[in-house]
Amino acid sequence: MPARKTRAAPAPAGAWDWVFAPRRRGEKRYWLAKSEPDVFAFEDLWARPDRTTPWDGVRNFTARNFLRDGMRLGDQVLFYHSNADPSAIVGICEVVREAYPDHTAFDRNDPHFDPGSDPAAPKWFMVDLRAVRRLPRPVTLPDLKARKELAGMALLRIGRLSVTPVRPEEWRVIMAMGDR
DNA sequence: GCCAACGTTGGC
DNA sequence: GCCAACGTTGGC
Repeated sequence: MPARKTRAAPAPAGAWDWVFAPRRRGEKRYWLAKSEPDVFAFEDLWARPDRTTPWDGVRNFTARNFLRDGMRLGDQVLFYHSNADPSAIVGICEVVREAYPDHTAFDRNDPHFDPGSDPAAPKWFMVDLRAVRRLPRPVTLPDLKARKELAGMALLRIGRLSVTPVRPEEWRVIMAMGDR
């Protein structure tokens, strides 16, 4: 019998419904946003005026839906360095402006130009994120993988997405790891 | 509508 | 640098 590679079962349909469920009054939700530090590091965000940046260039429908339909003002966002040594959650941001059209999609000279996005019917969106604080101890990808409480984390399940949801329980575990 | 080819992401 | 995991594209 040939060795068969085991693979985590794909997330069932509706697995991320909770992300879009109605909120209790004042409920805050949690997210993770990825960036390659060579391109845009947490330190770069920290150096921006008001420590704020538009989170542009998201060109994946699932990530867009999380960003456009899920993220709300005041939500907390883990800032993750991907393709880094080590890849790690290094800081915390918050959503300071909810989704609005990503104008870089309209710009022929922008690397994220998408002729399929029309200003009259924008296809891609962005939010504004403001850096809140650096994590005292970055939480690396191996750290995350080592915690069984985090096995269901979207980052580990659908890791390519630039924006993923984080459950409150996952947020608490990660804060206990890095925010001290 | 199917599916092969191709491109991207990002861990390793 | 390699490759797994997908998403997208386009021929049919």
